[in-house]
Amino acid sequence: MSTRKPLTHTRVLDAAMTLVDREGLQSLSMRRLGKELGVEAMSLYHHLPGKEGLLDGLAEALANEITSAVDERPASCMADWKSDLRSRCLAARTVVMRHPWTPALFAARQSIPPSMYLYVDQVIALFVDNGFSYQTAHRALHALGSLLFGFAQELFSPPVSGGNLDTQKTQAEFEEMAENLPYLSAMVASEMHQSDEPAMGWCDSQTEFEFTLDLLLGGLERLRN
Amino acid sequence: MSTRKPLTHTRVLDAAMTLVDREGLQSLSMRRLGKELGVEAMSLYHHLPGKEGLLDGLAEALANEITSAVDERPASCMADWKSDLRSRCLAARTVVMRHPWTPALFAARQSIPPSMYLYVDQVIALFVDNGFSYQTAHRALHALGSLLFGFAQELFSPPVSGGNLDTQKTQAEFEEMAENLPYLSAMVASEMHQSDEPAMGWCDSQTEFEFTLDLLLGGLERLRN
DNA sequence: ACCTGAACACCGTTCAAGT
DNA sequence: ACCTGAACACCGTTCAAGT
Repeated sequence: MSTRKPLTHTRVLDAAMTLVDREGLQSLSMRRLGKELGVEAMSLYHHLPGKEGLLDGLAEALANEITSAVDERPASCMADWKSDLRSRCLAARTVVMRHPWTPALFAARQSIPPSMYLYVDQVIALFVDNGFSYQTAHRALHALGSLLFGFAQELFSPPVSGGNLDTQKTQAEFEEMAENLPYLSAMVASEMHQSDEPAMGWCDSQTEFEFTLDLLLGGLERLRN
Repeated sequence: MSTRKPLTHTRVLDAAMTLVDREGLQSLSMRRLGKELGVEAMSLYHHLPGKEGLLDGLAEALANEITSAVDERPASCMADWKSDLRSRCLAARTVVMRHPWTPALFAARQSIPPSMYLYVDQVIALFVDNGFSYQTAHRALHALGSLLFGFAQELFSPPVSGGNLDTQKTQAEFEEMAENLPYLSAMVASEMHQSDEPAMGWCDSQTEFEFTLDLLLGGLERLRN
């Protein structure tokens, strides 16, 4: 039906990206992706070295998107090392939020895509040129990397609030929980109360993220010599 | 051959745990686990509600191991809120290190096992009873959870050092890298130099972990009122 | 009550064959 | 050079059948 543009490495990866964005990482299979491109699964092997290579390509595409976002920051973000680093992390974060499958992908892969090395180098430079030791730079890199790629958005999803979608809690169960977990219940109540927009959920993960980021950056600042 | 002890929920989960510890999370399949127990895959469905339930069970088993480790700390660890919290995190960390598939599992699941709620409640109590607001407690919980379950041990695995196991770098490639990524190279060199035991790798992830942990705890301390 | 065999609809990957 | 069909060894899960 559609005129067949020939497959390419990037065309395959683009299709994989949109498929995963739409239906999640575990819907990504060679056969499914082939179908998406109007082609047999086996054709993909002419452009990618198998499933593992597909995932590597996905990680690299993500890395490229992140580095673009970092490059597109206005120069005003780079007044000093701290705001530079902060805006770098926030830029990377927006990309990760567009692709919520990022942590799962990086948990499976064990190393970072090579296209990221240049930016790692830049961040180390930022530290070292501003009075940090290489050791501190190294540790800071881990701390920030952990925050960026490991941040579990909804890990503590409401056990006491609405409950998960599938299990509607009865009033009795609700009260029993409030009794057994008084502090947790109080915390949820407190957070729900002071949020203007309760519909969007009680967890504003962007705020959480910036809180942790600033905690780390503030702590690092105190380690300069 | 072996006398058939009847299957139980916990016997199945124990077998799953040892299988995953031995061969990794992606070697865990119903059929494979059945074989491990000398039973057909379909028998497992009498004790577990399918694969998803198996993963839930695994997460719960892990949570139980963590809570035991936390409970077994000596009382001396709980002198003040900070060392109490610190030792809680370190205890949890040792369990996570025993089971390196933890981040991958939690990246797939979206919520925490219910057996953890009690300990979440305890941690919130620790914060609130020591002058923190519920809001800060909430954010701190996210920060520490992210560190514990998302910490990517070897995310920045040696691109400049030995190189990965499969791709032995030539001397020329090595030097080109050092030229393009000067800070990264210098950092690796600096870290390798000052480590007594280069065989164990240049990344001491335990030290990295404690560094980030103390950064967070130090930052939190400054937020008390 | 517990386990099984056959079956269904899926995987990733190889390989000889087509154009 | 690029794509395909058939085949192999795997998945999770259902369901009727065994004991």
